[in-house]
Amino acid sequence: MNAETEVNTLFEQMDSTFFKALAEPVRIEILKKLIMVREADIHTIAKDLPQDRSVISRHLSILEEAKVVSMRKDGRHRIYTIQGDQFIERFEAITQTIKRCMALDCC
Amino acid sequence: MNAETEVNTLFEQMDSTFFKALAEPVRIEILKKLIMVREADIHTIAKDLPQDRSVISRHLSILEEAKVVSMRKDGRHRIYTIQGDQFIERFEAITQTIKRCMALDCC
DNA sequence: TGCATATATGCACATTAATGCACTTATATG
DNA sequence: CATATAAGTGCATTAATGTGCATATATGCA
Repeated sequence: MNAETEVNTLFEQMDSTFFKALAEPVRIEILKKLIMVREADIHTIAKDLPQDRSVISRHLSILEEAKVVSMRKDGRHRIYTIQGDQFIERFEAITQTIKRCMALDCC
Repeated sequence: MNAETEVNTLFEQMDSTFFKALAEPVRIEILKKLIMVREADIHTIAKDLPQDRSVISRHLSILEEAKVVSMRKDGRHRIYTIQGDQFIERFEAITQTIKRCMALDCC
């Protein structure tokens, strides 16, 4: 793989959707909570946060869009879970690609 | 280390300054460029980007603030470099903490 | 000193994003 | 069916951020 291709791979992995999802304090709070309780519905997640439930609902959609969390329906509840493995894999993949890019002799 | 402490560690590592710096398409473009050329002054970085030089200058300040790049003065130039090692270490540290958090038995 | 180059900064403007409220939709249960 | 609960949606407001231009500052060089 040449330097250009390698860097483009990194670029795809580092699309801002993923980082944008993680760049919001409230969304980090939500993640923190989900890491501790494994899974929860919106009502539960929003309970200890100052924001309105609708706001939390939208934040969760953004996190889902970014594939950081996943959701399953359970009756009238939406149960959210951290996409632990994928989340970790994503970080590892980015780390590996940066490493390769930094090791390239492209100039 | 208990679950709460562990999660708080993750929370500190995942402070939004770092992710915010990476959550901007133009800043990712700048990083991509810096990864390829190792180091460059603002003029060079801005040359192929549509934004005004002043805009690029500000983006670089944000990246520097987030410790993603570092800067040294060379005459009237400001030479920016990717903080490669620190950048990688940061990703690795976050990966490790997420792993530990996911492995916790906290509920 | 005078002038060119490199970058920073103040400012106004446009865009994007977060927020809360009211309301709707969906589902469960009496 | 009526009612309660869970969550999504439209909308207006506000805050944050990106942007470019004009201008200021800093440095190098003739």
